[in-house]
Amino acid sequence: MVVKIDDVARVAGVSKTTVSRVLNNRGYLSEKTIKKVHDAMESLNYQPNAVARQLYKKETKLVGLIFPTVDNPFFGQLVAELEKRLFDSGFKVLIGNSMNDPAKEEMYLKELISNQVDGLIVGAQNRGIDEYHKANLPVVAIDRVMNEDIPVIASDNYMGGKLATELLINSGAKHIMNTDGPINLETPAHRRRDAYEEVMKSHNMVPHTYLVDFSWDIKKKKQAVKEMFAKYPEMDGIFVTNDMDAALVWRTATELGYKVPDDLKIVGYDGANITRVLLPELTTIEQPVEEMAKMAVSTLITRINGEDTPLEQIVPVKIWHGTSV
Amino acid sequence: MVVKIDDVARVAGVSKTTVSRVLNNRGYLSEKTIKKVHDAMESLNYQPNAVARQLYKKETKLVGLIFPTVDNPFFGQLVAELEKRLFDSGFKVLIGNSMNDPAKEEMYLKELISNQVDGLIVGAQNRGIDEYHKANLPVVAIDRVMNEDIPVIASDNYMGGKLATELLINSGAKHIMNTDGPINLETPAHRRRDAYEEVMKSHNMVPHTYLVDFSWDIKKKKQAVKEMFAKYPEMDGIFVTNDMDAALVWRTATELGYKVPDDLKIVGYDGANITRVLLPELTTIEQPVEEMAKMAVSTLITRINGEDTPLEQIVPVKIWHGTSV
DNA sequence: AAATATATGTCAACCGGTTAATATAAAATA
DNA sequence: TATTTTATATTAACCGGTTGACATATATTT
Repeated sequence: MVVKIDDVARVAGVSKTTVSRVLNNRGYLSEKTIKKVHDAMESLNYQPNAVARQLYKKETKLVGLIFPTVDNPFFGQLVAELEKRLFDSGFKVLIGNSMNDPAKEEMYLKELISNQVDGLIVGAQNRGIDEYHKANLPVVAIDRVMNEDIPVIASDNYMGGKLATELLINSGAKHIMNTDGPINLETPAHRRRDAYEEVMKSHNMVPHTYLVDFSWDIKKKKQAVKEMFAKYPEMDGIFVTNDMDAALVWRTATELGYKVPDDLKIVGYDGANITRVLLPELTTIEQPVEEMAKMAVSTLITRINGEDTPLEQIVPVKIWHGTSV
Repeated sequence: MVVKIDDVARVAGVSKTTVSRVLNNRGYLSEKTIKKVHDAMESLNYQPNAVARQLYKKETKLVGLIFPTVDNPFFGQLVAELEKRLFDSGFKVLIGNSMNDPAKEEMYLKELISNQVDGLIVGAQNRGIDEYHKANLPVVAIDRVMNEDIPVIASDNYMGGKLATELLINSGAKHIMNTDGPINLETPAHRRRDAYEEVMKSHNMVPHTYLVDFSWDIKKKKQAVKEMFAKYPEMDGIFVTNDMDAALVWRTATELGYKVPDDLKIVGYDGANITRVLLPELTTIEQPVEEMAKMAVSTLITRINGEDTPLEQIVPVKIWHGTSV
C-alpha cells in the first residue's frame, strides 16, 4: 500500500496535523518534532499526494503549454526554456502539441482546464478560440494575437522583416520574394510581411508574397516551393518566414541549379539553437528565445498572482550572418 | 465561481449522482435525462474537476516524461511522437527536461510521483537511480539501461555501429575514429562503439574512440573536436555517436581545411526529422523514432494494465545516405 | 394482475491531504 | 507565583468528484 500522512504520523508518534504542519512549515514546531517527522518520512519513503493537496488548495502548481509541436527547432527550444524557468518557479508542465489542428487545440484546452492548471502559455498557430476567454484562467500568448485581455509576447517582427528585406536589397538582389502563412490566421508574424512590403515599395520594387502554410507536410511544401521557382524564375533573393522552410528553399534551389548566394540570396527567420548547429550557413533573423521565455513566464506568474501586466511585449531581434546572402 | 457538479444537477433538475452517471456513462439512463444533463453542462460551460476524480479513482491519466531536453532533434521528435500517441490513448503528458543533471532528474521523479502519474517514460542520460525502483510505478526506458524489471526500448545500436563502420571502410577510409559519451554511464548506445571496435579489429584496423560528453556545451564540445583533429591528423573517416555532434565535426573539419567526403568521411547517428530537413547531406544511421515511440507507449500501457512485457525490445535501424561519405 | 426490467433519487462514505477551533501542558517570562 | 508564549493533540469540516446501498416509481413483459 502507498504510504500516507497517517502512516507518517503513527511512525513519528505525532498527529496527522503535526505532520501537515511540518510539511507546510506552519504553526509552532520544535526542532525535535520536525526531526521525528522527517525521520519517519524518510524511513517510510513518504511522498505526499499532490492531488489531495491540489483539491483542497485549489492550486495545482501546474502550467499548461500548447504549441504546434516540439519537433521543431524554434518551438523545441522555446518549450525547453519555458519548462526550465517554470520548474525553477515551482511549476510543473503539462504539454500539448496541437499540430496546427484547431480541434486538437480545443481538446487540449479543455483537458488542461479540467486538470486545473494554474495558467497557460500558448503559441499554437490557430485562430483565437473563444474558450481561452471563457476559461477565466491566466493565459500568456507567444507570437499570437489572442483577444483583448490576453498578454502577448512577440519578437520585433516588423523590425525583423525590415532588416531581412534591407539586407537582401543592400546585397544587390533585385527580385525579392517573401513567404508567409495564411493571411486569415491572425498572428504577429504577418508584420514581417508588412515590413517586407513597405521596404520593397520604398525602394520601388514589387513585393510578391508566396503562401507556404505552416501545417503542410514536407512534400506539399516542397511542391509549393518548386511551383514558386517555376512561377518566378527571375527571383534572386527571398525572405522566408522560418528557418525550416528556408532550408527547404535552399535545397530546392540547389537542386534546380541555383548557386546560393550568387544566384539566390536567402534570409530565414527564427535562428534557434539547433539551426545554428545544423545549418549555421543560413543567414537569418534571430528571435531572442530565452528572453521571450523569460518574459512569458514572469508575465504568467504575475497574472497568476492577480496583478496586471502589459498587453504586448516586443523583444528585439538581430541578424545572424551566415553565407546565404 | 467555478461551476461544479451540483450546479449542473440543479440546473438539469436531477441529482448529483445522475450527473455523475451521465459523465461516466454508468447505470440506467434515459435519453431524455442524458440530454437534460448535457444541456445543463453546456449552458453552464461545465468542465469536471479532474483533480477530484483523480483523488477518488487513484488514477490520473497522466504520464511523466523525463528526457534530457526537448531542444534536440532526436528527443524533440521522440517526445512529440510519445505525446501524440499518449494523447490518443487518453493520457496527458507531464514533462521534465533533466538537462543531464542527476539531481534534477531525481527532483522530477519525486514531483511526478507526488503528482500521481500513472506511468513514466524515461530517456534521461544519467545513471540508474534507485528511486525508479522504489517508485513502484510502471516505467519504460528508452535507450537506457535501468534495472532488472524496467523494460527498455532501443534501436539496434550494435547493428547501427556495424553499418556505420563498414560503410566507412567500404568507401575507402583507412583511419577511422569514433566518438562516444562517458563509458561509466550505462547506456545501450555504447553498443555502437562495441560494434565499431569489433568491425575495426576484424579489418585489422586500430579503433580509437574519443570522448565527447553529451552534457558539454557547444564551446567545450568544439574545443574537444579541435583537439581530436590535432591529435589524429591522419583521420579520414569518423563515426560520430549523434547527428548534432556530427554536424559540429563537419563544420570544424571544413574550418580546418578538410573536404568532406574527399578528405574526411562522416557518419552520424539518429537521423531525426529536423536533421533531414536542415542537414540532409549528413550520412547517418536512422533510428526509427516513430516505431520506438509506438512501442514505448504500448509497452507502458500494457504495464499500467498490470500485464507483463518483454524486458528488451530492439528496433532495426537503417542508413540515410547523404553526401558525407 | 403480477413479475421483471428500467430509470432516477437520497444518503453517506471515501479519496488524502489542509486547516480552523479548541484544549492542554510545558517552558519562558514578568 | 502568575502570566504569557510555545508546542502539540484531537476533532471535524472541507475540496469536488465517485460509488455502493437502498428506496421508489414507471414501463414492459408474461
